[in-house]
Amino acid sequence: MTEDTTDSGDESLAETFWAVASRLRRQTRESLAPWDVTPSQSRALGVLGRHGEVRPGTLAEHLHIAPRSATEVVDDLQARGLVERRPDPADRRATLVALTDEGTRVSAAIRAARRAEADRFFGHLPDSDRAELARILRTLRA
Amino acid sequence: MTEDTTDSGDESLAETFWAVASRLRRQTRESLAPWDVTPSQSRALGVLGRHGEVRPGTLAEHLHIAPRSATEVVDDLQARGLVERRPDPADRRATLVALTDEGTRVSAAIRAARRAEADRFFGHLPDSDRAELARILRTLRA
DNA sequence: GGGATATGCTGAGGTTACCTCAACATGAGG
DNA sequence: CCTCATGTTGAGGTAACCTCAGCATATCCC
Repeated sequence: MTEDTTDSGDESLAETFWAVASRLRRQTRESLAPWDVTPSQSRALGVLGRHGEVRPGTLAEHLHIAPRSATEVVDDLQARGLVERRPDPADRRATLVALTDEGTRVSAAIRAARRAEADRFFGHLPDSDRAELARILRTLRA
Repeated sequence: MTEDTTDSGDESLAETFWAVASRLRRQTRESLAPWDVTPSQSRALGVLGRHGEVRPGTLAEHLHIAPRSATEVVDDLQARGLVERRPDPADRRATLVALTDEGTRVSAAIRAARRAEADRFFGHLPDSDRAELARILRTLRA
């Protein structure tokens, strides 16, 4: 058995890219473990931390998911006591989702952990490489 | 609404990385559409194209999934007539999975499409950037 | 050579993170 | 006030994984 780490032959760039992605995803997942939230929950917490109370539909837009799916994420976070739903005073069809105190704490802690973890991941790179990478990725993001 | 494309604030590198990943994933998915195979099926076809007939367990290793999950992928490909199962003459517990003629054609076509699509994605970059990106990603892959 | 143990595959059933479709309440325009 | 749009959610579905248990065969050791 030739023990080829990634089963890539040499499709190089894309292959390498995905290998890095999977390493980063794994590390991110690990760094989330202490709070027992899933990646998608943590993304939602991030949005709530940045935007304050939002409607489920708005949350969905930020997360690039369907409104129905946002309902689900909110359900889970609510079950964990990290968010609460309040009626939107401006529109009685709507609901506002807001962080609880606990949710605020967790959201902040996760944000910090995430940043530390990104530093650990990309921090091995010399500054110049980090800058180059950022620049190149930005052009690909278009 | 400030229409912030990726909902990144400035967690920059990781955020940008994932934005690129999601663009690449979408494009890959699209490029697979003509053959009506899912990404995981296409990965399996890739392994089979490169390695010839393999046992489900071996396939699982290459795909980094559990053996049981490989069974599933093989089931699907077999239902589409792209692979067939034959008994392994060397071990009567085992099964060998091999591409059918149709499977071979599809596998090759997908390989070509995949390459073309990667070129289209990364091809906009100047050669030097592509090289830099490859180099940096390789160090992160470790 | 026969019993214990390991290996290879797959049925059954579970999970996560999504999705669509339709129902229901409320809002807004003519 | 009637029609149409909007916001949320129940019901139910999907893809791609997973574990656990069962069965057949292989291997090892006495």
